[in-house]
Amino acid sequence: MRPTVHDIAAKAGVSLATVDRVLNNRPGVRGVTRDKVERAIEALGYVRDVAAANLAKSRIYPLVFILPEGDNTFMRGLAAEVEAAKARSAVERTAITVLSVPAFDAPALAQALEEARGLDPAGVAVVAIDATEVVRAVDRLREDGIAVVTLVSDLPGSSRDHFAGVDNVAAGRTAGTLMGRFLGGREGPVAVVAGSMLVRDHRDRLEGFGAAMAESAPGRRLLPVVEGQDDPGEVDRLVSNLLADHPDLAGIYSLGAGNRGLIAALERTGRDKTVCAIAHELTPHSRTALLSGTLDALLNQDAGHEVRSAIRVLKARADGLAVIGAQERIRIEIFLKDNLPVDPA
Amino acid sequence: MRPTVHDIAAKAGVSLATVDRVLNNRPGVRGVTRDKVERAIEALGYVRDVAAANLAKSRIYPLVFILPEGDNTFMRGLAAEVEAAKARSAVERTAITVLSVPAFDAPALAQALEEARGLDPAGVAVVAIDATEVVRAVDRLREDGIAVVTLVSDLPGSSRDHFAGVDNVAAGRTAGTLMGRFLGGREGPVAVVAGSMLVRDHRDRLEGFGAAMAESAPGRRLLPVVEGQDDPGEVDRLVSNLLADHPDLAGIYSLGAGNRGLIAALERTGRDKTVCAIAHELTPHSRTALLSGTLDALLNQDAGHEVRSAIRVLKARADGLAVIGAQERIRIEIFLKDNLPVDPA
DNA sequence: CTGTTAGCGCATTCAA
DNA sequence: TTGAATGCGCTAACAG
Repeated sequence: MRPTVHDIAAKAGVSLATVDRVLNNRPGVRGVTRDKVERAIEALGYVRDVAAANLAKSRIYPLVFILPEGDNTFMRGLAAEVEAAKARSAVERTAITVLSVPAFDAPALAQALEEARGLDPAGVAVVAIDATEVVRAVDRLREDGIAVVTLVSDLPGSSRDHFAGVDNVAAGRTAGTLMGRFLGGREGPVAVVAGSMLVRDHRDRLEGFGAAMAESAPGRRLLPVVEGQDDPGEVDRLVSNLLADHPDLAGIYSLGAGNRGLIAALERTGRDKTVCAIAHELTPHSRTALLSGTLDALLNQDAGHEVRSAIRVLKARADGLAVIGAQERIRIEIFLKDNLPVDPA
Repeated sequence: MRPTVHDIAAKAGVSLATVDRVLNNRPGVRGVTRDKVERAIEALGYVRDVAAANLAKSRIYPLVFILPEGDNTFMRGLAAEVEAAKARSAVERTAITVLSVPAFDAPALAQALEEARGLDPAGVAVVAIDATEVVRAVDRLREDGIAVVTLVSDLPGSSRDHFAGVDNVAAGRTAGTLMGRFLGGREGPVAVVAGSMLVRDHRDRLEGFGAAMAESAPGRRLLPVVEGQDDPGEVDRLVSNLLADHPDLAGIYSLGAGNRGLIAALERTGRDKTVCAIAHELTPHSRTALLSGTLDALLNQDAGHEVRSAIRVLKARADGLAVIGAQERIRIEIFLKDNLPVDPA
């Protein structure tokens, strides 16, 4: 059996309460006593039973998630994952509040962060927009001792505790290398469709894509990036224009959301088999398009993993505990038609 | 607060012990009483606090892992993950025993399964070999009420509870599609190096690869598969011969382990940049080779995830609980030089 | 068949 | 500054 607080108390010749004080370094223990206890802890190789501790504390963690509104499937999937986490609240001892804000609207986001602060939660997870007012709002939360994790899109200039998302420069590079190799010697320019250059993840992906294309396909012409606001209708319109303007278009990299529009435009114009299309996020639509060949590859971040990771990190930070970095690293997944997970995700 | 056993007892007008009997459907409760309690459970929406239950039970799960010996890095990594799980034993309430057996040796494996049975564990995780004597040994464990999970390589004909590994037909298909697209119009045959056709995972990968190549690159010549026993030295020898015999070799798919040999042969002969090489499993060697360009793509299964999943399933099965399918699904990861995880894995 | 009671490992009053 | 006692939600002897 592993040692318990009783063993420590016995070995150190003190009471349970004193052991507890040392363990949770609470005040009111003499230096010598503390030393005695710490030696006993060391000698016995004690590790606290977190489950029992939580049981005794019956602690719950009030958490706030701030998510963008909008019509795109990825964000809806993310929201669904937060709902799923809410359903696990009893088990995970969390109490989750969700705040919705208009997409790509920095003032609204800053205001939502203030609202979250008013709720006095243990932690806040937020899909960030890269703006100074948002940075300030996040920093204020931190000053109040509230843990903050950015979700999907990061906010590097802020004092956020952690980023639960993928390395988007690397994601863009991956897309670039795939595009370069899939096109091979084929002629023609490549287009890039983004959601908005306001969010960090889109800027990072663009940067990575450009760099990798330059390496794996030097001389290939990249068209100026267009921004579709992650809105399917807008993306459809933009892609249709691109296809009309460039009859020799060889490839499209869609680095944001709203892929329903991309897919619709490609299929409507009959260019779905000739243009190499690489997009982000596995949704029912993109899955179908990958299977039919309209999309050639899909990069994905596991929204469920991101939400679960954000919760783990927030809880740990709220308790002042360290997190295991490796477990919280979100992978960039690559899907071809052959390695799609079987469940409709 | 969520309802507890006390609430149920009060509502149903019975004692704690009776509630517990119903909850864990133990015998010795009259039908009417049982009904009363069940109605109360239903009405209150009770969900058991697993942590508290485990604390009260102070149950531990004796588990046995049976792993193949051998010089390849993947299996050593798997063993390391099992060791890591062992280090978490106190927290996860497990007691893990590891049994090593010679690789690709069915009789030895069957014997190890018998040995495991003698240890009377709650569950056994085994890297399977597809042979009737192994099937029989697994079935015997199951008859004794011991949970069995196959790890990495499956045993479809047996009564194992679960397979903790990837869909290897899909993995092979993925490799085939990548190979076809990376080669494009380039001439020349493609070689396949396996470990042994005795294990299911290698047979499955070969099948998938052949099918996908036929689709994405019809007419491309596939050389007869060679078997390197997952041994770096043997693989080196075989690949060197292939390279010598086929000056026009366009690609190599290494579907087993022992990639150090593959990499060495390619680099020694200076064919590393001209031959498109796709292999399995991320190791320090394969990572370096991917970054240098000797390997063009890497398929991977997360050994850590597989081990953790096997343990979760084994524990759940030992308790007669259901598992959440989605969480236990092991993904086929694709790595290019651009999306490698940063930690040396 | 049912109920009482005493823990599991830890945190937290309240006294001393 | 320290200790004794009680309870978190659940299980398991042991009585009745």
